[in-house]
Amino acid sequence: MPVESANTLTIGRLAKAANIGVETVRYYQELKLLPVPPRQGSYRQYPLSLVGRIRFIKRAQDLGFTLKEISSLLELQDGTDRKTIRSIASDRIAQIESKLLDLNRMREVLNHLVDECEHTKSGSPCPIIESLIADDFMA
Amino acid sequence: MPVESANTLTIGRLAKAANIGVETVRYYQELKLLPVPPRQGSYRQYPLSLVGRIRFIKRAQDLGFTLKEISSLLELQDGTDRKTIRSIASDRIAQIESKLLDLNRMREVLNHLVDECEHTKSGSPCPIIESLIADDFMA
DNA sequence: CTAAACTCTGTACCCTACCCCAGAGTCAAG
DNA sequence: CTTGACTCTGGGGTAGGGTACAGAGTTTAG
Repeated sequence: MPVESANTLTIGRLAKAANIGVETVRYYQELKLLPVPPRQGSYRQYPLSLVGRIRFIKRAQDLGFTLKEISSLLELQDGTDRKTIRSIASDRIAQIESKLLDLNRMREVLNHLVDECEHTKSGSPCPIIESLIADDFMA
Repeated sequence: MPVESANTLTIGRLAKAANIGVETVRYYQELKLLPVPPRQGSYRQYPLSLVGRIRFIKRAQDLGFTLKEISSLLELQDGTDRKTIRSIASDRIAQIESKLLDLNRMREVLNHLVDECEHTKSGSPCPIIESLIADDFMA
């Protein structure tokens, strides 16, 4: 008689609590981002702590990490080898910094173009379009 | 007798000139990013101007526009509707800025964690891992 | 007790931005 | 005039991140 205990959830409730679909939970299990918990009766019982784990995954995703990258962070859960853990974390930091540079560059270029577009005559072609056509743009 | 005229190219030469694959040219045609020029004989003849158009696409991609967004930009190529063009560019800037904020936050969190990991006892669990497990991490 | 709502497994499909292949026809250099 | 490089159409596959559905079994609320 598999009853949902105080600190476990069925897959549907877990999904709802974490604001994702049931299928997504299963997909994450395939990718080993989430454990496949044991059954209590015929249905599996998911520990409440997985809600937090899913939120982490979602936040990391929002920040541009791929599921594969997230998986490498999650794999360190045994947590003993601090040096390795730090080195992976440092890699992520470096990655983030490089992305920050890219995005800043993009933003500057676009800001400049919008600005120019606003301050030049409207009879002439828009500088945003012009710059995309020009051969030497962002060379 | 389909001969390549002074200002047209075969698809292969166009692709080469624009530094993309023949298949990519065809893909862009499907997406209406490039026209399907008429045949002269049995092969299609691509105007030289398409080289510039492809470069436009590639540069816009570098700025993080999707092909769909680029297609909407190309529709504005006459460049007269500056307001629409600016609004597309501004949307992109806003997108970029929100991503910049997120990434900065993530970087700070990770930096902090690496720092803590270095300065706490190595018998205890690594704070980086701890934080991944915690429900309130990066809340 | 029954019917709705859920779970299980497995497969199949969506999008994006491509890449690769086959087979048939065509073109151009040597 | 042959042969190798190209073009055409049409199909398939890739990775990444999912969503949808089918059919069978299970649970739970009324």
